[in-house]
Amino acid sequence: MTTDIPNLPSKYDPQNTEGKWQQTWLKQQVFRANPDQDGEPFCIVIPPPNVTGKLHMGHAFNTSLIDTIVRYHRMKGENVLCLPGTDHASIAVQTIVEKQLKAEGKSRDDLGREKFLERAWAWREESGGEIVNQLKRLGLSADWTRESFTLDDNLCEAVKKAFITLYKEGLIYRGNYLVNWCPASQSAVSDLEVENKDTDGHLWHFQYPLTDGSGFVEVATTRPETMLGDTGVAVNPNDERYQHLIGKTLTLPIVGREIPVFADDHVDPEFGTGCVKVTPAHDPNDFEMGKRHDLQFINIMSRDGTLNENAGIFAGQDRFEARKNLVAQLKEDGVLVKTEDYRHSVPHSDRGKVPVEPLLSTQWFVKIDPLSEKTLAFLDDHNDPNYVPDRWRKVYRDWLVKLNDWCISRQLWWGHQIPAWYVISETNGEIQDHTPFIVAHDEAEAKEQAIAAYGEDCQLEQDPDVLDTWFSSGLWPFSTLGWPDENATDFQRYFPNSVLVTGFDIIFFWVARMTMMSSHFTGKIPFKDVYIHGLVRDENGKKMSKSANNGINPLLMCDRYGTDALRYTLIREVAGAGQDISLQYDRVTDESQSVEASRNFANKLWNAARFVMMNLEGKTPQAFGRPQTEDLELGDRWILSRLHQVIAQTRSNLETYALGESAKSLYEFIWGDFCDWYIELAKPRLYAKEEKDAASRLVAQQILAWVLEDILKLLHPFMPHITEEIWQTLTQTDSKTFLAVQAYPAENAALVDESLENEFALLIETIRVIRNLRAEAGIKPSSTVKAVLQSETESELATLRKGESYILKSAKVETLTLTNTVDTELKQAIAGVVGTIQVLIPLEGLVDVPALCAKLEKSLSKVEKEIQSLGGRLNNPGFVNKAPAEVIEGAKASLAEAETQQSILRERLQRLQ
RNA sequence: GGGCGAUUAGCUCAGUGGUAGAGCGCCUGCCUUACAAGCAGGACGUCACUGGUUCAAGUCCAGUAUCGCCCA
Repeated sequence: MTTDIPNLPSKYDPQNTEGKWQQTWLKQQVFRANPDQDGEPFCIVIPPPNVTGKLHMGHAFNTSLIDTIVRYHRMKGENVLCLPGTDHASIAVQTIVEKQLKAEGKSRDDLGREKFLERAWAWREESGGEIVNQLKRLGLSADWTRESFTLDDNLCEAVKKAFITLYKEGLIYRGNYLVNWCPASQSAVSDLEVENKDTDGHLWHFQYPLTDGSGFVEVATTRPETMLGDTGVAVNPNDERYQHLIGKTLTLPIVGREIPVFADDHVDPEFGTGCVKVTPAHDPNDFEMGKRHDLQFINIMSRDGTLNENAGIFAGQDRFEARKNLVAQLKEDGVLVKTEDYRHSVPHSDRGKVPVEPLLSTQWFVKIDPLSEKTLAFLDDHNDPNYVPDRWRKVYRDWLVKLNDWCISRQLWWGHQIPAWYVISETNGEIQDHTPFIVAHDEAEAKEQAIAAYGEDCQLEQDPDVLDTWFSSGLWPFSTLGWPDENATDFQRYFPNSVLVTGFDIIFFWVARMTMMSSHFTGKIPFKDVYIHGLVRDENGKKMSKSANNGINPLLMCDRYGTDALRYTLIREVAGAGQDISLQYDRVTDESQSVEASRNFANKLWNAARFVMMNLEGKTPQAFGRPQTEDLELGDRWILSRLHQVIAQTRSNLETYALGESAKSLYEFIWGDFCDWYIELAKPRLYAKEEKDAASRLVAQQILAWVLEDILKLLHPFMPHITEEIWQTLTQTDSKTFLAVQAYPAENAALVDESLENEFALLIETIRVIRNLRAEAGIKPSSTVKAVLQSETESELATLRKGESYILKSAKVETLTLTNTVDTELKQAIAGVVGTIQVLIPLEGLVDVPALCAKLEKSLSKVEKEIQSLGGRLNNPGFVNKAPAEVIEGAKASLAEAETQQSILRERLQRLQ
């Protein structure tokens, strides 16, 4: 393999690499979890994407974070399970299939439930795998043998078990309540699936006459059509204007119904006229009032959003058409007082995008308080789960505290059909609100119980509705591990999960429901940590959404720049965890500067590796072995010190989910330290041909191989494909083992040497000053110069002596003079200063004196400003008395250095005049 | 109306009390045998505003403004 190294292309090609390793990892089952193996369990279940979905940037972001965490823990030697899967998405799939049917001129009722479900499954088989393949395309190192789907048999069992248990415990009930009705999907939806939107509407005022003929009451409403269902008018008990009306009755216009005026604290006397029409069957507040005051509940609406027979002449009209017609009628009848423009909040269905209708209907509910209380206790008593960043804890808590019961039935077919059977023989063969029912595991069990209670001849029919998709998602962290079989191997080994990684937008939908379900059924919170990340915003900082059509296709980015580049970009940007990230993007060219920068980083690594491998004489890092400590020169010790600092930083950042930080520090180390400095300094040692240089060359080879291999390991969780590709070539394993399962580098504190790093930093600064002087004097990069470095500080001179060869090489210096005395003869020289070192480059007759003076003046004024500021601080008794000793010492040292620089610069300027 | 977050270089963002940083973009010079997807050098900041705490504030506190998100 190594013989090919000189022929490796000079540009890294992700297309030839990524698919290859994805397939190999999969084929070799590198990521298959083995519960029998040793190691601390580490388990993540991925947030199951909607099976109808296509990969969007949010998935790519979430997946990148998860996979980086998972790969890190795997390399740490933990027993890792990353469990993937998809969610059946009741409403979304149902909508798609119904759309298909509509195109064929059919409806779901034409087909019948069984045929409809066949269609739905067929559709799922056909397109359901797409998103899974896309997750694989991102390099997700999941155990695909454990891939789950919320409609898998074992997960259906879990749902049934959960439902039946909750029912038996009295925590699931069936009842006639006001629900959010979505006329578009013709189903109830939960509170969470309702979005309040500010909408321009009107406030209509009209008069209801007192039945005794003594006058009128004026009411105001934004939904006039509901007056057809009014069964009362309420006023505030303290509202003096209306005391005389309480107890009287009104005659409802158009309808003619006699309705009472009553007092209720709930009424806001400031709103409208202070008289509120009450429609208990069509408004949540009115519903409560209706119960308090024993009003009639009159439903005026059908499930499709048209008015029903209770609406008299408006029966059969759509709700919005009826509104217009009704207002016209009221106007004609002379009871319409006025119409005001009015902006107000209107609840809309998330999915159907139409205003929801509060509708009285019989549905299944989960009694939430017993569940949320248990979950709150975990949070308050044990900070369980632990939120990262912590501020989401409060969001989660506030939500749990004010929850209403959860409406879980949906008038749909695709999903988990409710395991309840109605004894329809008791109610004329129909399911009615009061039809008795039996909750059971299956029809046979239901039948058995029914016969016992209602006799041989009873007839059963299963509830046609399905459960809210989030009911099954709520079980995901444990149903996928084998629950309700609590002895299942995976459940025993991997539950609770280690961490949940998800976006803040589904804390309520998903996280809270999982913690409630899990604390109830398993007695545990299903994950130790919850790592919450932000959203990916578009190039203008706007939320990406289908409706805004501003999505950026992650696969396009993968194709163009490589998956590793996309992953790295997303992770690097996440530094302030929990914050949204914006992705730079050009919609005309489909180019992204930020992903391109990561692509360039990958290419830099590729070429650094290529360089190293070209110089290893075909040997592997293992074959080279590690050098003896006493053979290391300054640069070697420096890069090892830097390496081990970075190892420590990376590990600690990954442990605390500071993924962006870790990505950035690796970038700086690889590009800034290893490529820009170590490789450059190693070149003369590698190219030296003489026998006496052989030892130094060997050490350079050993260090290059060692550091490169550690770099590959460190970077693997972030950029898995390119690192695996290089590592396989470097170590010549012929794919018998994988970088993905090598041990993550561990810090060796003995190799870290801060003072050595400081010395090296001084050398780097010196080289930079010389380069800067050369560039400003217009000296050709190819020509060499003479340089004089003068310092009265012995430690600086010692460092310069140690680094002499580096200065010669990196600054293109042919002769270097190190001295502690100023050469008074040397007038024609360009000059600079670093530390207390005077840097001089003699240039007979070539010095642009005015330009150099200007430059030195500028440096001088900067130094003098610094002296002033430091001097001010040190003369301030407050500072000297109160600041910590090391800060004072630091300031003194800086002042001394600045003063030396000042005298050097002044002297130099004097000489030039 | 309640809550949360953001405001630092032209852009995207780091920076948990001790003299302001990175990448991209920009300017100058280089095809130096790993890399032009590169190398070297350079310019660019009243850290949104007003107060306060402190010897010391981009950083802590209070308020203001603008933008964004969540909940009602």
